[in-house]
Amino acid sequence: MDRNDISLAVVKRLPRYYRYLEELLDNGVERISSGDLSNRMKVSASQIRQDLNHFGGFGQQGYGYNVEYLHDEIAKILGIDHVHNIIIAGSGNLGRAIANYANFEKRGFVVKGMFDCNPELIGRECRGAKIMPMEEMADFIRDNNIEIMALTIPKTSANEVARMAVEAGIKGIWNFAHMDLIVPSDVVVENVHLSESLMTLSYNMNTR
Amino acid sequence: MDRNDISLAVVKRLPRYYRYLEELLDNGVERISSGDLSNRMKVSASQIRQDLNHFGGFGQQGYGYNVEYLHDEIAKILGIDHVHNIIIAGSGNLGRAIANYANFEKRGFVVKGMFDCNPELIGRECRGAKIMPMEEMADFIRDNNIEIMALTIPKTSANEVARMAVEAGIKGIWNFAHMDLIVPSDVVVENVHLSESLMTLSYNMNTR
DNA sequence: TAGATTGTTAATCGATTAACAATC
DNA sequence: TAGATTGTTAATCGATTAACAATC
Repeated sequence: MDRNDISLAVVKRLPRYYRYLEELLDNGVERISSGDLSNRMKVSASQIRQDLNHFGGFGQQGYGYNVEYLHDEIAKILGIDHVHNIIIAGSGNLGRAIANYANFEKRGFVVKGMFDCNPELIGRECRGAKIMPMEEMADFIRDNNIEIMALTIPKTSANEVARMAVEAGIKGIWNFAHMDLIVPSDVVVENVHLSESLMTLSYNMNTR
Repeated sequence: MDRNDISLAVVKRLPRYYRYLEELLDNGVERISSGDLSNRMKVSASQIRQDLNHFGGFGQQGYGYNVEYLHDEIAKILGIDHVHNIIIAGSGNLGRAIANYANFEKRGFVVKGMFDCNPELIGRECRGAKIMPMEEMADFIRDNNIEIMALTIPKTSANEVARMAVEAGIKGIWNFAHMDLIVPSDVVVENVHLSESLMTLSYNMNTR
């Protein structure tokens, strides 16, 4: 099966598998069966095996899965076995929260620079990344081999900044603006729509 | 159909419908057909009609949907037609970003208080909400009719704080900690796993 | 009335689960 | 070898799309 044919549902589960395997690894667990993992994760063993077999046979009959091997293979599938250079467009609380989150760096996502329109913020530092004026962003992307932009600015200018970044060569946008970005089809957008998430919470509280 | 039987897929689309209707409303659009909305949102007209009819018939043959009416009905379905009192456990950058986000208040989510373990933060204010010591949280929940807790603390103490909040009467948890919380079945948890979202972005960049 | 568009049923498509042969 | 557990096929279940009668 071609990688591009794998359903979003399967892909969305991979990071969760990765998280559980990391935890097992930290606890010194060497091997695990799909049945055992199923109990911990509250998903069916069948689904775990089915999901993994989209990408190859990582287990062994009668044994199960080697935790470290499977962990590393999923890292490769997710593309987190190598470094990704990131910039953050928008250096408000949310942008700074992302910059300060150490775990991303552990996974190979390195924040190389931050940008903002507010002159008061220019020059400050966040975990080693300097805050620069928005006008310098395009050149920075080109000069520093930046692949990913986290977009944490208000929606009014989100599409404009996205267009600028795409022109400068950005390949992926982690979008926190409350809107659907318009980008060329070869640019990947991952949305984090916090207000929609909060409304889902509200719905479920309303309904149960 | 019972509300509880409506699939997660449908529910997750409701806030996005709401967002588009709000935009139409702001632009003074009075009526819209499923076909027209379909073009804007890039989902099928059939799906829009099917989704909405889980909750009732909001349209009119030959006319379409009245934007304001549908907007308000979806607000009711989502439970955002009334105020929800929120607290934020964890007053780091992420907690403060949430507190400062004005749009949540517009939707009826009012931050009544913030909490942290760090003595340096105690007493500060964020948009009118005071930062208090974590030990005072349980009493605050009881005394101020708090329904929702945003959880923006490291995963090491996330479950402990969650347990405490649930005991004090919290009904919904907006969980930003990178773990699966253990709570009674009548407490609703909505997860925002940022690192998983970032890995999904990486996967898609790796694959396309 | 004629045209437009919904609400709803039926058909299709895809994802999950069950079952079991393969094999370590 | 016997037991365990995978990889994979087949069966089931659910979600999406298509079609069209109802009706504004």
